[in-house]
Amino acid sequence: MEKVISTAVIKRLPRYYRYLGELRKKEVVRISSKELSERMNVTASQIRQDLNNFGGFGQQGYGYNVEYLYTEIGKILGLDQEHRVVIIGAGNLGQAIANYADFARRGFDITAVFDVKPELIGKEIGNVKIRAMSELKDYVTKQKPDIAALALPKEYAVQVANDVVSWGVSAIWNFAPVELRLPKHVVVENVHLTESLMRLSYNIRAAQIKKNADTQKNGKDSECAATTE
Amino acid sequence: MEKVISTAVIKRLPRYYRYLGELRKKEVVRISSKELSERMNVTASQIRQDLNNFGGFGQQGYGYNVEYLYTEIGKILGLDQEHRVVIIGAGNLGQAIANYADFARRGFDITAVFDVKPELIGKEIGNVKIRAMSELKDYVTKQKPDIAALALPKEYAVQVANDVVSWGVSAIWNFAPVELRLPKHVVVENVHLTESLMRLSYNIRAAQIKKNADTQKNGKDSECAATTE
DNA sequence: TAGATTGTTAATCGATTAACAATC
DNA sequence: TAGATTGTTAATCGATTAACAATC
Repeated sequence: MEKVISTAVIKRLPRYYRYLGELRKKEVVRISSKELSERMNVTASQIRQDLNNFGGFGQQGYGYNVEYLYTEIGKILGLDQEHRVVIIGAGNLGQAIANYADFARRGFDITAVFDVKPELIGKEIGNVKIRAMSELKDYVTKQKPDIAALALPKEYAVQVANDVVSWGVSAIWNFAPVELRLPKHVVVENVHLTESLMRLSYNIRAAQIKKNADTQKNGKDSECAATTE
Repeated sequence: MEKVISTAVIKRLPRYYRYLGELRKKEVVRISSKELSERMNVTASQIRQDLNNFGGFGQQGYGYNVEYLYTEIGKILGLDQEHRVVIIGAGNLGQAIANYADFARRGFDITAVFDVKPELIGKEIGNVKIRAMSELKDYVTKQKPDIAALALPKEYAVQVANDVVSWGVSAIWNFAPVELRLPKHVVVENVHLTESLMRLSYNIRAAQIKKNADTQKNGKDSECAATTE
């Protein structure tokens, strides 16, 4: 129950979950690791290994019951718990998060949104009113939200992160492009959009180089180059 | 020049780049892999291995020149190229992307934004006007943007992705929670916010379980459990 | 019972870390 | 020259894949 699961496994679980959710909607009752693997572009072996980190959810000769597996993975991911989220920063990104219905559906309740800009305060987004940053300490201390989403400029993110942690928050969803240095007990999930875009850029260039090499048609040479240099 | 680089390496490059950018701003001239590793929480060996996939950027006995290494990693990531980006979907998320100044600074130019909603069309965001979706085909065909960012509901994302690819786009930055099935030559980078939030949720629960185990103070037992089950 | 498919162990593959000779 | 630190090879570690006995 306490074995440390590798991040590689944890990254795949939400994908399994999403896909099982789709099957479930289509009222598919059972699925084998082989079928699942074909549709999801992973190996059947990997799926079975991943799941068996958490227990045996299948049945020999049958496969997996879609509904059951979906529910169980949901529990593993903690989606059977309610999570109260405060969003700090009500710019476009903060508002996008606040309005994203998918989150509410998964048990993440946006309970408050904060910003410094006077013209934003009082404005209704999602189904909460934007509050002044000056109220943040009081709110966090009293309401003890589960997650703080940081959607503010990186100049303020470090300080605000330290603050909310000192006021009792132990999970941070960080959209600011900085590395937060927080106590070990605090869980941090980063969404670094600039890094994502850079990876895309890298892959664009890599594809261009590949394409050029291919069109030059020195077939054997280019294959060679691919393996040696 | 054509060796395939593992995704693990490519994920780290933007972090190195960001960090070197900070050092550069502080006018730090040189840095060793050891110093860098301490601040970035990776091993010195890994940094050297990663960099040497692309060439020798350092000097024995000295380390790395910050400015030079920053520039070279930028080139590797393709940040010396201009990238013209169209954003499809001008909801909060699309607007957040359009307004995010960091991207422009890195050579990603938002050249157009599209949406279906009549009330949004014509509105100015970033420094472009929102256009009608009906103009998308014409625009893409003529302007040949480098990247299409999909910030629209998942119901439409698959179709729009197929469309823009058929019109010549070969790089997609996908924010919709679907797996896009596109021709091999198309580069896709996904930003799946719901999955990110689920990983956070998993880690929250894992931390809770750990905490409970710790407070129960059966020190030896819990250590045992951690390794065996 | 025979066929199918899991759970799990063993083999392989790849990524990370350690070590050290090269060299600035 | 001596000290420092890289580039690179070798060792280790972990994750993925393959194989198969268990069993529904």
